[in-house]
Formats: sequence, C-alpha cells, structure tokens
Amino acid sequence: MAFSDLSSADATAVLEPVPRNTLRAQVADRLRAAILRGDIAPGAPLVETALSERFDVSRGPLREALRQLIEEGLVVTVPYTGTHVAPLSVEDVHEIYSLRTALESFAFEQVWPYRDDRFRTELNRRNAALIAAVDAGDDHASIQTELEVHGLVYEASGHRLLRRAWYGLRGRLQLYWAAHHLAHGRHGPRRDSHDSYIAAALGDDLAAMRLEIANHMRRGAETTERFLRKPNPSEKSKRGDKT
Amino acid sequence: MAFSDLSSADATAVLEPVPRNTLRAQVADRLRAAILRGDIAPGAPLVETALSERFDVSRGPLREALRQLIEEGLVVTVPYTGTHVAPLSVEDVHEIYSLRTALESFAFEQVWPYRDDRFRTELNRRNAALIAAVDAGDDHASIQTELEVHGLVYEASGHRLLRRAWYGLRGRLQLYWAAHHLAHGRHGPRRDSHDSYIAAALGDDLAAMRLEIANHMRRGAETTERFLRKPNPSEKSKRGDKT
DNA sequence: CCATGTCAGATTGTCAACAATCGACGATCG
DNA sequence: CGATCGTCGATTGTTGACAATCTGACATGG
Repeated sequence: MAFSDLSSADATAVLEPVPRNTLRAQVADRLRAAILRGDIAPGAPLVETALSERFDVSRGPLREALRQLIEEGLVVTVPYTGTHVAPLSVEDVHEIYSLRTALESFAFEQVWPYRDDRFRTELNRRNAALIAAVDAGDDHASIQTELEVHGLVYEASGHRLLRRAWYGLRGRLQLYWAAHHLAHGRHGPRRDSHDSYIAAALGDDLAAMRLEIANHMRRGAETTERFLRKPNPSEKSKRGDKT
Repeated sequence: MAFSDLSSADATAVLEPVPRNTLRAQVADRLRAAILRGDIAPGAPLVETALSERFDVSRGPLREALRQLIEEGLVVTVPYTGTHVAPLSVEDVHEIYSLRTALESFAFEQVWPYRDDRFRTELNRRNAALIAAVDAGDDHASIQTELEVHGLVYEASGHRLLRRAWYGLRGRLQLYWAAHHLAHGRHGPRRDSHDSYIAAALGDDLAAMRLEIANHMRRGAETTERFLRKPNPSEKSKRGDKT
C-alpha cells in the first residue's frame, strides 16, 4: 500500500542496490529487444546453437535466458523438439486484456486513497510523454510510453506480487503491439481515449475509474483482435532468420 | 470461457499426451516437494553443488529447476552469492491473499454463467474430499484438497493466463500453509467457513460470491499472519541441511 | 579502538563436449 | 501404389571442468 518508487526515468533512482549483471540477463534483454523490435517474427524458430554462436555465448546462459522469455510469454518450447517465438492468437489477446482489466482495477483500488501529488505529477508527466510520442509519430516511443503510463499504478501500488503479475502481461502485450506496429505502422491508442483514462485516474470516483478501465481494455482488445484477423494490408512480412 | 478439463483426480485422465520427462522437471518436482514438506526450512541455503550431488544430477538441470522454483516464489537467489528457500514475511501474506481475492473474484465472474452440472458435481466432490481430510485430521491431504477446491474455478475458467497467475500464487500459499502445519499441526480452514463458500459458489448471486471470497481471504490472511507473528508454541524448528 | 585493505574460501556463472530424443525422409514390403 | 518401418540429420538435454564474483575474516595502519 505504501509507495515504493515512482521514479523510473527520473534522476531519482540512484542509491538503489546495484544490479548484478549476469550473461543470461544480458542475453535475455537483447533477445527480448530483438523479438519486440520484430527482427524475429512470431512463430519463427529459435535454435539454441545458432543463437549462442550469434551472441557469442555458450548455450548455458542462452538456455536460461530462453526460460526467462518463456516465463514472459514471448517464447514457447517443446522438449527435444524446438523453441519458437510465441505465435499470435486471438484467444491470447482476449485473455491478456480481460486479465489486465481485473489487475488494473485491483491496482487502482489499492492506490486510490494514496494518490498524492507525487503520483499525480508523475502520471501527468508520463501521459505528456505519451502524447508527445504519438504526435511525433514515433511508434516505438508511443508503445513504450503507453506501457509506462499504465505501469505507474502497478509501481505505485507497492504490491510486489501485483507488479510481477503485470510484468507477466506486459511482455505479451508488447509482442502484440509490436506486431501491430510492424504491420500497420501505428498502434492502437487515440489521444482522447487516454485523456479520459487519465482524467478518471485523477478523479474522485473509483467506480468511474473501473468503468473507464473496462472500456479502455475493450477498445484495446477490439483493435488488436481486428488486426490479428487481417494481419497486414501490404504483406511485408519479416523473416525469422538466425544467421 | 469454455471449459477445459475438470477431471484431475478422476480416472478419466488416461489417453492424454505423454508428459515429456526432462530431468529439470523431475528435479523441480522433488525439490518443491521437499520444501513444501518442510524438509528444508524457509530461509535455508540451497547450494547447487550439494543439491546436484544429492539428486545425482549435474548442475545444469538443477539450476534450471531452481529457476522454475524462483518463478513459483519458493526460492530466492542473488547472483554469485547464494540461493535460499524463500523466507516468510507478513507482507507476502498480505499480498498473496489480496491478489488472490482479485483473481478468484475475476475467475468466478468468468465462470458464473457456465456453471453446469459437471462443474457443480466436481466442486461438491472436491469439497467432500476436503471435509473428509479435515475430519480425518490429515493435514497434508487437507492442504492439497483445499487447493483443489479453490483451483477448480481457475481450471474451469479455461483462461490460461488466469490459471498461470493462480499457479504463481499457489506455490507461495502452499509454502505458508506448510509452515503453519509444521508449527501447529493444523492449518487454518474451518468446515463452516468452506460450507458458506461452496454454497455461494453454487448460488445465484455473484455479488454475494464476491463478498464471500473477500471474507474467506480476510480470514485466511488473518490466520496466517497471526501464525507468522508467533511462529510456534513448542519451538521445534526444522533444520535446513544439505547433506 | 576504529577504519581500511587484503586474502581465502565458498558459491554461482560460464563453457565446450557428449548423449538422448524427435520429426521427416526414404526404402521396403504387401 | 500405399502403408509401414527403419534410418538420419537436427535439436535439445545433460554433463563435468574451469572462471568470475562475492562475503566474511583477518591483518594492518591510523
């Protein structure tokens, strides 16, 4: 319930414990970035030997990095057979957004009485960054900033398990948004959609916020599902290579 | 939303695809069982070399098994320093039960219109098993059956991500219940508490079910928190050995 | 007596070779 | 010609040895 750290892009994040750098973490970061950037398409095979040689690491750390991405829902594997980037499916979209509705409502319930000036300022700051990115037509930045806007309530909740659950959803969400971006050059959110979301988040009516979340998610799910059913207008698919 | 498989302890589960047996899965199972049985106490160190030699496996599969248990919240590790069974904390208890309240409410929302005879029969069956275990004074069985009672709604939801979130909570819950059982010889739930839960789950009023879940979780959290503040009456702590 | 620097032991991180398993292709037989 | 079985290449699973890092204790100097 208490605040933990609202600062992320702020310069306030010093004095935190130094992150231990292991190879598996670096490999996971790089591989995650490659997948979310669309360099490796959903469904494409991920061969351990090829990847380990490409990253110039042995298969040990690489395997552990893969396990991490499996947890995040970006990768799927079947023993002795093969590993692939997670394929996209409409069922997943539905599950992601419906569960996200429940989690985000719960998160706001937790935070509701504790939305101090710091919270409001930070929310406005992140929203401004989102608007700027959208107006600038920077799709990558708009995806990132939208995740940061929605991520704030999870961070502010100080609820570690909730935050963890959010991370489990965030990667999957990114995967779909990235695919959408690659196909259409623009991902879902409209400015006014977020304006009402922010207004409700700063307002006094928790029930209204719940409703706003439900609507926001319904719109998001619809947009993403529609995209999935007719993936791209120009058929410019990415290849899932490895060397 | 559709049902997936309600049968678990039923004899109906034959003819299913053969589970791939990898060493890491077997090691994870064994180690998880050892932790939940209390053979290794919360906070006790888990040394990879010692464990690998004890299980007669190399450190590779053992490490991957540890990563899995880390995901489940049973184990914590800090790079280059050490790995331990997750320590108990009152904050965790609060987080587990509060998040569980949100998830289980959501699960019932998903299932509510689809509670057919199969669902009701299975719920009654599992509840009967729980009652039998409690009456027989079999603590281990009563923990398992209680998890199965509450697990039904997640399974019936057919919501893979929700089920996954439940698994992320279940292990942690088991850890606390097991610790409680070891200290007091009996874990929380009273018969009447579950009777009202089951009644509401089979009833017509979803709002009443939400309330019942909230109450059920509040009672559970209180019991577990109380135990954590004064762990045991007879000070019979388990040792966390490795050889 | 306290602060600082150094060292040794322990523990995890990483590597490269070897084994088990799988899916697909092609030979063989009816 | 079709179905079945065996074989092969590819991929992941597993292993044991070696390297990097951390923690705590001890010595040293102020």
